[in-house]
Amino acid sequence: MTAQPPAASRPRGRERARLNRETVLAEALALADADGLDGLGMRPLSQRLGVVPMALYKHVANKEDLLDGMIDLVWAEVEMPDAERGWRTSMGDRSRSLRQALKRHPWAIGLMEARLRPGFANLAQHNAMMGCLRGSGFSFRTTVHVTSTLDAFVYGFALQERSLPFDTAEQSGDVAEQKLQDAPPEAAAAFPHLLEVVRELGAAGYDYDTEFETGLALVLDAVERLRPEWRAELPSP
Amino acid sequence: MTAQPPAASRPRGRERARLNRETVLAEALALADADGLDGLGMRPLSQRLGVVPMALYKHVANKEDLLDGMIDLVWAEVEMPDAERGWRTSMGDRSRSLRQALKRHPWAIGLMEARLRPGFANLAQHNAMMGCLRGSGFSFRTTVHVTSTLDAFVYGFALQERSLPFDTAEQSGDVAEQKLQDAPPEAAAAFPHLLEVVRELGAAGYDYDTEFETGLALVLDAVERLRPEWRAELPSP
DNA sequence: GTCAAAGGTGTACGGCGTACACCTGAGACA
DNA sequence: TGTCTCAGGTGTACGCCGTACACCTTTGAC
Repeated sequence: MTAQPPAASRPRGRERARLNRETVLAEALALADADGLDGLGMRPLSQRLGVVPMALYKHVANKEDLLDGMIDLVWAEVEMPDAERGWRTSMGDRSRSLRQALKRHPWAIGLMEARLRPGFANLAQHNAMMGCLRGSGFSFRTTVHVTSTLDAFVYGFALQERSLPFDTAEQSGDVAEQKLQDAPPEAAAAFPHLLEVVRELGAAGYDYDTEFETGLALVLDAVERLRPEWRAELPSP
Repeated sequence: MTAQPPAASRPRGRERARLNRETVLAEALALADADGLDGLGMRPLSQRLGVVPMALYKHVANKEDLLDGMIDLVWAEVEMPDAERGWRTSMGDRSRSLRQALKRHPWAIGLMEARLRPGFANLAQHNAMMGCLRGSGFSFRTTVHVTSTLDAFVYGFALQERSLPFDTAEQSGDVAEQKLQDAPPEAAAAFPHLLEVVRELGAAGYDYDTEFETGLALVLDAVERLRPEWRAELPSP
């Protein structure tokens, strides 16, 4: 066998382990997390890996393929639903898990559902979702309704969460105050209700976590309540 | 007054009306609708307007500013809620209207909420939203819950709708069949529940409109049911 | 020891957003 | 009517981007 050089096991200097798809994808994920989708370029990525840009193309077909792989890594982070634990807790936990993943990787939000070639983790995740609901007695049609509505809520929430420029309830107050000062005075007069909300949010703070739980409970409650009706395969109203 | 040349009133050849911000934004919207966000470049846009690329920068500060303006045009297409018509129909119609706008301009979905400088139509829209709910007796806190959840649903639904590669129920069948044939045979065995859904959707067809209405009714029902509770400003569960 | 295949390199091309200096023509005012 | 000003349009150029293509190097099987 070839002797391993005793020096660095980590890639550095003249010695560097051969690249493979996994390390390229992992590094790309880290880069996107750090610098956003705009910062994710073949050149910066290759530099992080200590390699020339074109070397990446030995491991990914093109940038689209790179994104496909990255998205499937994100899917792999999402907890799989499991009918054994009951559809409600299972779906709730999966939704929370999906939101957390989208929070860790905000650049992924628009892309999770948009892949032309869904990866393995993506397929596995959706398969488990269908299995959980079908296994819990939901009709085929109902299963589609529920996944559609629940996912819509989580995606949409993550989208809003990404947009607002604060992370904690305390920060939200500062941001609101700043916005109020930035806004031209005529805007305040023109949009009184908006002004009220910004004021109140600034005072009371805005907590994404409880906001998410509230909405999630709302949707799950509604599903629970409508379940027997949907079991009977009623046509939608 | 200066005599207008009798020839073309439309810009062409050597004669061309002076550009202004509105026409630039409108043409950019049309270009994005036609070719997507990727097709929206300063060079292609300028060519459509019969002008050199740099000319655009006399009317928009940069591409970000261009996008800001385009997004506000989309907001302007969204029907404003109005407390007079009752919160439920008003919110329902606004949600439908928002979905339609996002369907006309799929490129806008990730951007509507992400603007650092919200435009006038955007502010007006949200102001009307708050006004409608507050005016219908919802507490401040509840108003935030409802807008957050409802918007999340609409954005998320639009996102899913954009992703799936068919528009009509009939097409959905063909697409499903195609997907089944493309998929490697081991995938079918590994994901039985997913397979079932694709099969059933292929057979029964999938209609976005009724799917949207179902989810929307679900959320609105839940809001209606919880309204008295939320009026009392209960803390979230 | 030989050799094919896989992995990494270097160069180059067309497209992007846009900074900067320049030219032009329309409208204001004498 | 002649002049001036300055908003609007132009041309050139720079540094990014993704990636095609030809080339070299290393690896592992035989």
